[in-house]
Amino acid sequence: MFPETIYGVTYMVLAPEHPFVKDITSSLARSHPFGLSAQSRRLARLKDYVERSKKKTEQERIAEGKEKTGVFTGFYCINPVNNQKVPIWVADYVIATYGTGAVMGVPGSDHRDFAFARKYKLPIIRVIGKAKDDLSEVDSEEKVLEEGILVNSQQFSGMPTPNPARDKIKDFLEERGFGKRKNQYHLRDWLISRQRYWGPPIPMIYCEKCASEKKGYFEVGSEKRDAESLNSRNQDIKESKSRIPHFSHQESPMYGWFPVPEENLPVLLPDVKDWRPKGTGKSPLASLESFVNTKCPNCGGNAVRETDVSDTFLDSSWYFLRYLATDRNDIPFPSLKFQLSVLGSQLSETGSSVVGQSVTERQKTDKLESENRQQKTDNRIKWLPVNMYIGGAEHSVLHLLYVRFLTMVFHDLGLIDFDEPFPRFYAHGLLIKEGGKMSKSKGNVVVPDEYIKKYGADTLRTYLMFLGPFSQGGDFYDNSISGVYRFLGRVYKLVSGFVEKEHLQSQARSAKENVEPAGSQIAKKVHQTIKKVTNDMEALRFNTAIAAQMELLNTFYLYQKALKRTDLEQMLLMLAPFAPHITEELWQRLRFSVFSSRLSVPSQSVISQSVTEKQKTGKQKSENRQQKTDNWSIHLEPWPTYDPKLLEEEEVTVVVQINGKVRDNFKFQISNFKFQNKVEEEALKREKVKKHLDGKKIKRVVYVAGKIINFVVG
RNA sequence: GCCGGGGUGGUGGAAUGGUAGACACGCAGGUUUCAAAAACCUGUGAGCCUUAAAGCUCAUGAGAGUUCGACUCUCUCCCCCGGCACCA
Repeated sequence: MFPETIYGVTYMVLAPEHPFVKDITSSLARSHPFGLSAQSRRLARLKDYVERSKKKTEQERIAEGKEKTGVFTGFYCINPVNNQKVPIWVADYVIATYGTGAVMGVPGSDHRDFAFARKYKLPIIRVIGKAKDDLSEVDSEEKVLEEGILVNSQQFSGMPTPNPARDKIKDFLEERGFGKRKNQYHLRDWLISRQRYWGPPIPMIYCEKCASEKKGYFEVGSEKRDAESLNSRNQDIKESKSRIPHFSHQESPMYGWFPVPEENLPVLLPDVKDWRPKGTGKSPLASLESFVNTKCPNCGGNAVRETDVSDTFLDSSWYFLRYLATDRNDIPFPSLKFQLSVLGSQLSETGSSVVGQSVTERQKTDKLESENRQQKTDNRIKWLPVNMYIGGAEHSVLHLLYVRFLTMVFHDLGLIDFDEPFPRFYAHGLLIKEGGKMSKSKGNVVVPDEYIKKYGADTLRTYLMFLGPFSQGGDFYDNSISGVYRFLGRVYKLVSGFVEKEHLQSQARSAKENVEPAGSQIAKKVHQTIKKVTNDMEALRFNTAIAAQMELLNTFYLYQKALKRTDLEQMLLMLAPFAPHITEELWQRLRFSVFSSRLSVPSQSVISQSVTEKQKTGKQKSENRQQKTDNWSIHLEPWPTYDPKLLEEEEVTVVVQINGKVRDNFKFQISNFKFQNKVEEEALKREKVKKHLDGKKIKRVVYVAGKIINFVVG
């Protein structure tokens, strides 16, 4: 319970595994070795309860759900704030490894505690009321209040909770030395070892001899390590040692254990013929003697390796850092601490990919490259933290908890300068098949290969984005995939047709005269679409981004004769993220037709233009500079931009409502839409409007400029 | 139990408080074809009325509220999906 409720404590609960419980049982056993006294019966009950709890797995305990069980120990403790005697219970709803494993029970202000107190007839005190004089009895679940005004709490009575009461009471407890503020992270003990083959071996060595001499990494050579105490990592290890929980009855579990010396890292996963688990409870590596047997880093005698590998959860908790340095084997990820060595080694490398350049050019390039690299290295760190994590909702608890944990550890070690890996988490929807979550065991999975075979990868990819809002997922048994297939087919046909027509130049020009009005229609639609698609992409609204592009294509077909090359290029650029292959092909063909139809090498103009544009938009990546003539990928082009001037309409459609019901609409010159009187005049001329207003008195007119005029009549 | 996301045509889904149903699928009719597939064109929320055109009414899970106007905002309720570690 929260500290502000401390005056409402009527019992304490210990987890069955709590060390005090053992102390209590042995103390009871000592004082009552024989006999059938009440005390010894209690002892028997307590022992029985603890034994049964320990046999249950954590899962079972949780699965048993809301029904709380517990036993009284016969012992009491004193609540320091009011010197009240408080009974101590043992109950398995308290988790030993979380926090202290001991919890105060405040049945007046906690629903679970209330249920427990009711069941075992423990007293219930109201400490949070609706108002400062609310001393009503807490005799039903609904009367339990977790927030409100403190009552029955001595000098704190009358304070609102949670704050300021919580802080005031914390201060009070600290001043009196009753307790200390402490962050309690919601991370349970996390077992990272797995008895499997696939995974990174845990680089630890166990020496029987050293163990028998009670020596381990923490015991030997610590003087030496202390001498190097400037090394902050060893400092950290020393600190962590002090954090290993020591219960009075426990020996250090670490005798005989040593980490593999740094120069022998990494311990690689050995090749084996049979990697399947043996069912022995041990890792498959355990049966590989050449792997297992090694020398003790401490005494040099025979020793064995740890054969468990680490959990994939551990690896997946920092892979996003690794992505930024996949070209490097000497560092795990770009980091503040690694940065110096990164720069040094990179500058000494030479750019060997450039051929056929003059010496000066080459030198220039080299200089440019190393500058770029230097910049690239810096930027790599700047790229972090990740802007947005897109994942399933199921990631939002476990995976992200672990990632955040590791990130905070790296931050504390000074490796990175941020402690939250993903400032923004976006939960995408779940793709449903036949009304339920896909699972291999249910057999209701979508096999992409079948769809790729039938429709192609572009179609499947685009369809997945089109079938519903990204944040909500959708059901896959919809057949509209054929609509996307048709759409891409129509894109292909249109661009191919255009390219072919361009070959017959005369034909391409002949259509020119009647094309002007259609041309402006097209331009308007193109720019409206760019605007919409850009916004939609930013907001991850892929389904409507595609719908807008379908509309654009429909417009293109409508005014087919007036189409220009740039119209098609803009369309392909927008479509490229969805259908990367088909757009790439069509892009190349559009560019190729420039060459063949104009019979010159020029592209130069085209390309240099696109380079300037890139620089203008600032989107060009320095590493792309080389891609002059040999790389025309659409995927290296900048995203299209729209011209706001081209978005403007000459006319607006004004909707006429009468009492909020749509009755008519008419076009109005955009130059006049600001003048309500003109719009009103025009509206009142309309036959339909007259009819509906006939004989009624206009009480009010609401005009939303350029959109709606609403007559309120009596 | 707690947390999160939803509920709109026959279907998937669109709609900064301003013409509900964009864009697709499906279906119906047509063009093309020896025929079919493919492609293309037209229509398509429900109901009423009409020869037709037009028109009217009802519709966004249910019910209230705010507003000139509500799929959208507020409240109450129902249902569906997903997640969950009794975290004190």
